[in-house]
Amino acid sequence: MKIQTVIIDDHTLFNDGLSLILKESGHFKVIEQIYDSRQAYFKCFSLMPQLIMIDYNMPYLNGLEVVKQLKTLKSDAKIVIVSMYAEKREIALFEEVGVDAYITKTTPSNELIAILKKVMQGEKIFESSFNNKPIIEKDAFALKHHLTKREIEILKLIKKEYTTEQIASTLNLSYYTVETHRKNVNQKMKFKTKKEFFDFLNSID
Amino acid sequence: MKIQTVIIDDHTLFNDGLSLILKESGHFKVIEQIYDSRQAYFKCFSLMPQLIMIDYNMPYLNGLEVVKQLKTLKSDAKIVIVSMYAEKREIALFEEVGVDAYITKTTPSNELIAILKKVMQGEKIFESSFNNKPIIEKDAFALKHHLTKREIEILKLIKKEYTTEQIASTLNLSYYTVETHRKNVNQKMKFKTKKEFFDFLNSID
DNA sequence: CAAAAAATACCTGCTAACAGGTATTTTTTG
DNA sequence: CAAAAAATACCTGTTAGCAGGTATTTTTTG
Repeated sequence: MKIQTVIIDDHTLFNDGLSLILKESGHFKVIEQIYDSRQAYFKCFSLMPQLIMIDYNMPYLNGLEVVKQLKTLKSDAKIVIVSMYAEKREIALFEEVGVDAYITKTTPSNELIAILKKVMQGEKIFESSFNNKPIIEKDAFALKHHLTKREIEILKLIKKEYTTEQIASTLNLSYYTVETHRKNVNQKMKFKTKKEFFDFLNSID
Repeated sequence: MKIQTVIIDDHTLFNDGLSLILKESGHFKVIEQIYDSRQAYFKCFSLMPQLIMIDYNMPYLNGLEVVKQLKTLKSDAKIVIVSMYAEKREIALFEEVGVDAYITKTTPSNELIAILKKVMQGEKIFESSFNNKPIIEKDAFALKHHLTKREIEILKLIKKEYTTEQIASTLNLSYYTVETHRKNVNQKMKFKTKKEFFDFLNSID
């Protein structure tokens, strides 16, 4: 009667710890711990679990890519994303691809179990009343993992009201290079308005 | 031995009230209460007070203009601005023209006396540890006294990320008209950076 | 080491914003 | 009512930002 669960997380310690938490609750049986995202698809294909818990930040394939693969399985397994961060845009992305819940790694274990139970009953859980970390517009720290060092360096100068030209001369770069970095950031972040951009700038350092 | 003081404020009640406060303290003698800013210059010219307290918001001449006039007097009178608001940019303007202190009308009277005593000893007081109202980047309400209704209306739309073109069609105005309003706002506010402008936008409604 | 990621650089074209003007009409107000 | 303030409108020229590309070099990393 226990829920057949698979955990996909490259952080071995966390994966193991989560496994124990689920086991101890008495409601879940972890039938497989996957540490390499590239193995997720075929292992789930053969095991056909009822619940799949996926870390967001992983090498090779990130959580989103794994989800997209798993969604082709045509199983009715519930999928729960476990992320370090609660970043609104990110959550929206996962909602779009049909994930059942999105929780942060700061969630207490007893709450986690409660959430998972609800998920197994068909509930979708994205909004945080349960999450320690409030869901925010932009999690600057989270984004440091999406943006490169150079990009952040340039953003900090933009925050200081430097023009592209001034940034270029400050960092001894070509004007074009700085523009490219700015462009790349905009593509990654998909800022819809200048306000979003400025709010984001304010959130970094 | 009492400090010869002049109060310049069109709000009669406040002017009188302030006068009493100063009198009651025992350290100040209010030798003249001026209710019309246009009389400030010549009255101070003849009376040569040691301390001049000036309201910021007045008809005919605002506090800044009065100060500029008085500064040509070549007296060493201390000048204290009493304002309804604590708006950083405004304070900076007064600092520039050599005012000795800038306080808000929410300052308790005992604190006011303490401040005035310090001022008479040569201290300059602009930062608020004493002010109830914290000094803020932009006091939207304060600025509504500088900006017109139309200008504020347009600013609110700018805040909503409307382009000049969109504002024009929303308000049934010419593109040029909206640009003129924007230009006038910029001239009045003298925003040095976009950040300043956005911070200001955030402070309105 | 080989592939991926990051950083570098250049080019074109478009557009919103802005600063500099001028100028008329409408509304407010002393 | 007359003057001041506010609102309207038009014109020109500049520029920063940005979106669309392409492409090479350097660094990181599995």
